[in-house]
Amino acid sequence: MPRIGAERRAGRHAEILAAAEACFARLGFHRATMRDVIDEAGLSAGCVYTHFRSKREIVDAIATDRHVREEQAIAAGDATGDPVDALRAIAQGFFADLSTRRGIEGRRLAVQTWSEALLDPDVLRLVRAGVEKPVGALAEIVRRAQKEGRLAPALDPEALARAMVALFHGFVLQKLWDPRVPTAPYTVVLDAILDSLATPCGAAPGSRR
Amino acid sequence: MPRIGAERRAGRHAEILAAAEACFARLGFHRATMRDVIDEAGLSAGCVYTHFRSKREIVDAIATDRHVREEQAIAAGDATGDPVDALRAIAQGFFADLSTRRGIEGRRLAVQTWSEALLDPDVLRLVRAGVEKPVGALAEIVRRAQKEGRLAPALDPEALARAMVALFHGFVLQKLWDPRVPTAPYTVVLDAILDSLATPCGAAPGSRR
Amino acid sequence: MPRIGAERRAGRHAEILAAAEACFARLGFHRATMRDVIDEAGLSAGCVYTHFRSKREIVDAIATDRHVREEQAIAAGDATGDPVDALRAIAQGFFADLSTRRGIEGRRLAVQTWSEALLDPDVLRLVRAGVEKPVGALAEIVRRAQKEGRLAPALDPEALARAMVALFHGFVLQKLWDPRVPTAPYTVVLDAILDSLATPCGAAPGSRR
Amino acid sequence: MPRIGAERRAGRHAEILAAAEACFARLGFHRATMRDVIDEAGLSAGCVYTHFRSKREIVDAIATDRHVREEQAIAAGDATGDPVDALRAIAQGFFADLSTRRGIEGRRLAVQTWSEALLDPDVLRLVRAGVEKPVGALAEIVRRAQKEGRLAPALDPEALARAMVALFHGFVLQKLWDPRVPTAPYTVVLDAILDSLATPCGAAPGSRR
DNA sequence: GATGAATGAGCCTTCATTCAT
DNA sequence: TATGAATGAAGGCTCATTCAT
Repeated sequence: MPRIGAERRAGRHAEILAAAEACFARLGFHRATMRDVIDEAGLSAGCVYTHFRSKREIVDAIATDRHVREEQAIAAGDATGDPVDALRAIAQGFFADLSTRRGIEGRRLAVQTWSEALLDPDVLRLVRAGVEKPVGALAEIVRRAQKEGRLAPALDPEALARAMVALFHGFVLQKLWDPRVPTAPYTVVLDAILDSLATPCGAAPGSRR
Repeated sequence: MPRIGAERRAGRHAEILAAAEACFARLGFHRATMRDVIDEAGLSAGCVYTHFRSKREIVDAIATDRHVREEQAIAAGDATGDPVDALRAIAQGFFADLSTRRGIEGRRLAVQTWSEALLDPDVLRLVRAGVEKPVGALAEIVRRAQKEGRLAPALDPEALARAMVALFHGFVLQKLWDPRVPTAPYTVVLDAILDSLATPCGAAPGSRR
Repeated sequence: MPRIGAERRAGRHAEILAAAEACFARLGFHRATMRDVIDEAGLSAGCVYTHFRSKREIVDAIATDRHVREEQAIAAGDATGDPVDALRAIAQGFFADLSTRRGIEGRRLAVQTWSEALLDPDVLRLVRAGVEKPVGALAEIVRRAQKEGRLAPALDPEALARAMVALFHGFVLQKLWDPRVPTAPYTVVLDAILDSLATPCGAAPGSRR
Repeated sequence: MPRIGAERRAGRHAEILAAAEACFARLGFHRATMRDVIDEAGLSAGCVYTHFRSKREIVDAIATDRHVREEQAIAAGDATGDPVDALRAIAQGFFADLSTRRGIEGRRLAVQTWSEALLDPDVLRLVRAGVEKPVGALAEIVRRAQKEGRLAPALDPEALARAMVALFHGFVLQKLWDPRVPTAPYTVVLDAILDSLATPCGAAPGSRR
């Protein structure tokens, strides 16, 4: 059996994907040519085409990849303690990540994907899945919070979850458009929102932490 | 004498822009070819190129256009009454617009612009301007609300403004990815946030309106 | 009868030709566009096309023009005195003209014509005519000089004439390629040649080798 | 390993250049389209463009080529014997070449270059270099001839050299405009000139005027 | 006649993809 | 499998020319 071959094959596969990711992030899906990807990977055209049937297939592979990672990011915060704290932790984790150079730069590709989703059904499917998963997870936490009486029961859990994701997405855009936008005050606002939403409004709103 | 000429010229200009907008929204800036635009406009290549020097120039013209409209949309809500009501009105106006087919479809192009901004400095400038303006306006209202004691003075006005804009942008994305996402519960959430933020937390939060 | 119309028509004709000449000299026949010519003439496209059926026709008209002027330049030197002096006068007149800024710059177009003649039978005909005429005139003078015993009878008059014209053409090229090439020493050389050719020099001039 | 590749590459390079040369000679730089060149080479567009970045680059390559060959043609005659004989040999070699069908036809392209030089600084540089070299070589021989007392010392060596080159160029034009122009009598004239210039002629050669 | 907006064939070039070695 | 030369279908853009006003 081509045991070593399989490994090497997987290695090449990942190499190409990494190269493509770099090119796509830098130049966009459309501006980046297969030549760019091939050169970045340090391979030959033919070699790349034995791993991926087309440029399209690479784009799809990357979009899939991305959505997997996104899920993990949210899942990571899915603690089992106090649900409001969990939400806060997720939000803070998110903003902390975006404050990193790596964190924000790594989203360039995601934004490409977002707009590509409007033009390409396959990418759309991937992006949708990448949104539904976190939304579902967050909604689940909200639901738990409501059951525990930590959040107003009148709020639609999914809507709140979607609002959080929208806020994240919107902030990714702003941060990418202008890296100088500060993260800190932003976190404060989000915290305040969670606070005021969580407080039955009798307890001191600032008593968190 | 050049009166009719100038009018006709402007008319063609607008026609071409409209055609291009349609094509770009449908196919994206990159997939849409000049042929597409030309055919959509029902003109000849040469004619189009007497109005715009290049495809690029058309893209820029559209991006500029879009940012002008965006400004107007926000400015429209800039009432002079109660600041918190003003914010609520702006938000509701926004979501109401997005609930329209025209409203949401009209943003496809905007999203293209958002990701293009990451790849093209010219577009970036336009998009930035299109964000700064509304952010500034909203921040101003927030500041007024704080002065009038309607909003917690600890919140960074600009951060809150940015959060609102981020929410808007994020929701545009979600709605475009899946038109079935309902608008109503979303509005409720936003309202709740504004409510809880506005209420010094002693008055009944639900007593608005 | 459209008497005034005819005059105006001729005026326009000349204007267009002048504009075209300027453009062609500056940009070459191929690089110069009808737009260039039209703008330079300060007219409209339609107007120019009522005077000339095509760009081609303008090129031809200019080439014809040019060959007429060339003939005149040589004819001017066609004195009736001493034939060798006549040749010398013609040569000196030629070089004197080329030393002028106007003289040399005015030949740019001619050079265009020279190479265009290799690609376009119509232009070729014109250029040929523009060469045969001066060659004939010069040969005639040489013949007269030989009859008067001023020039070696063994020389082919036409060949000598062609040599002179070749020298002229070649010098136009050199001067146009590099305006710094001095004219004076060049004239001296030509003079020396005519001198030595004219002097019977004791030995028979044809007795070489 | 890249041995064969390099050879093949060079071969293609030459093939394309040859095809382009043929097209340019036949149609001129401007009339000849890349399609013409591509078809003449029997290749595909893409292939040609892996060897040359643009049409322009091909033109430049050809112009460079040409000037190299021109240098060699002159250098070939640069014997070390009697300088006047050397000059005569060079001239005769030149005319002999022009009498060949290959010789004259091969200059069509050169003439294109001559007029293109007036419109394109890059080509101008090449053409200038292609003239300066032979002029320098010829002037050197003339200088030697003067030192050996074979040529009148009053003549400017460079001017004489330029005159010879001008004569060559001018003759190329005439021969190309009309292949029937005989070469022989022309050679006779040139010989006569060199003769009479070389002969001290009893009287001092500088005693004219 | 004059105008200049409009035409559309065609040019140069790119780039995803293939295939002989 | 890996290579990279070769392919060829477009794509963006130009420009000589026409024609309704």
